[in-house]
Amino acid sequence: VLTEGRTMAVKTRKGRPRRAGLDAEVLAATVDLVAADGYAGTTLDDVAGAVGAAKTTLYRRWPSKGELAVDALATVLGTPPTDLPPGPDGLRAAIDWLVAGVRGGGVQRLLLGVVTEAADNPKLRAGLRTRMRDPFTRRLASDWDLPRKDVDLAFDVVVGTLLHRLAMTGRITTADAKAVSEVAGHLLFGTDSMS
Amino acid sequence: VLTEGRTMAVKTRKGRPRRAGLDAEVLAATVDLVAADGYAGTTLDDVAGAVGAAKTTLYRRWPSKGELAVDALATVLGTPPTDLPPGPDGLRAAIDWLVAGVRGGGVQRLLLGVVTEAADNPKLRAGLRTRMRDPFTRRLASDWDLPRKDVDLAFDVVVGTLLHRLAMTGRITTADAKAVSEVAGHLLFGTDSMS
Amino acid sequence: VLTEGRTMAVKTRKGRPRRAGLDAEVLAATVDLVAADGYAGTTLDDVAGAVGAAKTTLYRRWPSKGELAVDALATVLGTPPTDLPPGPDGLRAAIDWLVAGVRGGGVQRLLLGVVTEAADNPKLRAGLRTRMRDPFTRRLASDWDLPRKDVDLAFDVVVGTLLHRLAMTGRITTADAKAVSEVAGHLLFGTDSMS
Amino acid sequence: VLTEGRTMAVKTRKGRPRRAGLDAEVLAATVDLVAADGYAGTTLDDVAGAVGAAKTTLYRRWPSKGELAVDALATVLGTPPTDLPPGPDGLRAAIDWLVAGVRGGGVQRLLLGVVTEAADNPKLRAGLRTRMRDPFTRRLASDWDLPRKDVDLAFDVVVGTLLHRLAMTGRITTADAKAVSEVAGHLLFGTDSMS
DNA sequence: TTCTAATCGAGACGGTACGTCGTGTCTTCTT
DNA sequence: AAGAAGACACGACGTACCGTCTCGATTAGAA
Repeated sequence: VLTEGRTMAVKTRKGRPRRAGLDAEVLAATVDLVAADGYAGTTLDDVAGAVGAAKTTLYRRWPSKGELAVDALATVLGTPPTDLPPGPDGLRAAIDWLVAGVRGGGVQRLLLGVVTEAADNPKLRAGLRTRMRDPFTRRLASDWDLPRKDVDLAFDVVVGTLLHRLAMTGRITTADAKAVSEVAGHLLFGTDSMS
Repeated sequence: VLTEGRTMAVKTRKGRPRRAGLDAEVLAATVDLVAADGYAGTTLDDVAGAVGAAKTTLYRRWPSKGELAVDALATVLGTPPTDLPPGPDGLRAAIDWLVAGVRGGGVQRLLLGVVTEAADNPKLRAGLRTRMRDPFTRRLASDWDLPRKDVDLAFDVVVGTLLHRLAMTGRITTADAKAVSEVAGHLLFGTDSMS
Repeated sequence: VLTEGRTMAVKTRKGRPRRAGLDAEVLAATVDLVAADGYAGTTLDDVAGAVGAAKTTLYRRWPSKGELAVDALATVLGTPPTDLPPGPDGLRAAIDWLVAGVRGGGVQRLLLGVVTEAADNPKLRAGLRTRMRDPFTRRLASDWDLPRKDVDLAFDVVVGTLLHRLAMTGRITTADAKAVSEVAGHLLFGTDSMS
Repeated sequence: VLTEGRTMAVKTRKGRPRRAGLDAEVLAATVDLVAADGYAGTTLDDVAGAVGAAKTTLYRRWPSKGELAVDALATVLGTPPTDLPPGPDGLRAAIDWLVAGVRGGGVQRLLLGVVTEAADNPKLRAGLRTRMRDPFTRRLASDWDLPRKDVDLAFDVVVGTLLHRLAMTGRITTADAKAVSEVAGHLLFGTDSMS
């Protein structure tokens, strides 16, 4: 399930074209509704209703609620920024982008729901890796010449810790964000380069 | 919801006594079934059937699936070891106990399920803190004179990161465990005391 | 699926007893709703709503819409009258009871729907025979000493012809009823005994 | 909806001409597929696929599944034979033609499906009368000087009874056919002219 | 030759019903 | 009082079919 493949599809396809922009509308609605009602509390009928589509239309594009959620997640966390300055500042900014992404706009509950389903579903796991973590890891590994293994770990530490804190306290505070950011910094800079 | 409080209830009550040891059986069955079928894939009917009890009996003892799961979790992760040696070795051992606990015997999927529900359920959040994290934090904070805040963070890093890795790859490897253990060590020892 | 078996069930059953009288309510609602909206136009949700039950409750008692419909039909056509006078007059009355039953109170559309499903469903066929035609045939065959084969034919002629006329003209007139009744009479009396 | 009117449409029209012979192919495929899978079990997508056409093409030619089915039915039952001998033998042959038509080549399930829809759909009812029953009735009424009302009744008895027997037993046997044929004979010959 | 228009294959779409599953509540009899 | 048993209300899931729609591509007669 590749968003690019879907939205950028060669224009010369047979049959009635898919409703333009519907994918993006659905993904946005998914993020919003899950932010408001939680992952389990969000129905595909709700999503369909929110965008004026039929449930069957959603099922034609995504094989399950989980796959849709992964896609929705990728719209928020799948594209790390490209305009990062070189050196330590850029690296810090990259980490903070991830931290802010997890905290921001109701991504938390969506992420939590997807992560839980992924544990039981290999396809979702692959989706999460490919669409969410890999882009981040690739960017950092290449731009700062870091071992991918280390960046993967930093990613999992950041996302995992923040989610767990959410589950423990109900919210992710600025202090939480700062602390996690520092832990990730240590991992990527080495033990001596953080203030 | 305290297991002790429940099972040790005033002995001299009217009526039929509660089936002895049922609590423990149920909690064990919960851990086993969730390990096998996942959290969502485990029904309360399944659990009831596994211990030869009726679903209503479970609901008399636990108000919801989530609370039962928290209780089951506490049987595995709620009691940090008491025979830890003083000094850094004991601290490392404490961390490794937690890491091993999360990895071991199918706790992973149970933990993931509970964590997800907890995000939307204050009562479960409180249960997780009280029954799982607080015992760990209290022990470490008092025995090694550490700020509770730091131990909480270490706890969340360990558990959160391992769970997230589970969601990413489907399993938690020995290498994962070692890496996470080291990160937690850094947090509690300071940047200079880990090899 | 035996109504008797269900409603007259031995009182000493375990568990919460089934809602008393619900079967009858459901069957009556089914007859009424199908009369109003047609067989295809009647949803099990509609039926459930009409009696204040949940759809799942209906599915616990009947395995499918078709089986429910057969049961509903049997409440109307499954019990030929017992107080028929002996001799030709009683036989005529029996036929007219059947004719009136098919015509009456919206049974037509229900019957038509069931008959159609039965053609593709052996279980429904058996149900129709056992619950609807057999009681009629048994009664007439024994009371008037007729070959069952002949009564079966008369039954099929009456019901089939009336339904087909319904499909042709949209309604079953009194004249239709009279004509069909006479045809059936011929079959059972022999060619010479009808005026 | 007249097949002739459609296929023989004014030859001199602009635009791309309709695919020649498609109507006949579709009707044949409809008969075959319904014979195999039943009326409800046959999708318009199935029919379209069977003849290598698009569903939209079918909907351009027939306004609904029911209308298509009526048309398909008319290809089988809409044209009583013209070479019938005069006198009772011809009449008997006409009846047997109808009986054989209903029994033959999977017409049964198609007929049953159409009849059911017709009960709720005036247009289909008119179609059935015009395209199926009227030709039969007209022929018999004129050739043997019978009241149309009587022939209509005979028609309904034959078709209705056979269909109902199908719904009761799953098949129409030779004995069924013979019995129904005799009943219809009685109706048209009078009570004394059948052996 | 170019224009115009009906038809075709293809497939997406809105809507609606189906039958299934799981949670948490309830009602009964039994211990 | 507690338990076993099972019915119950509720609500979401994912599937199937109908009939409609919107494309690009044909294929003719008309201009």
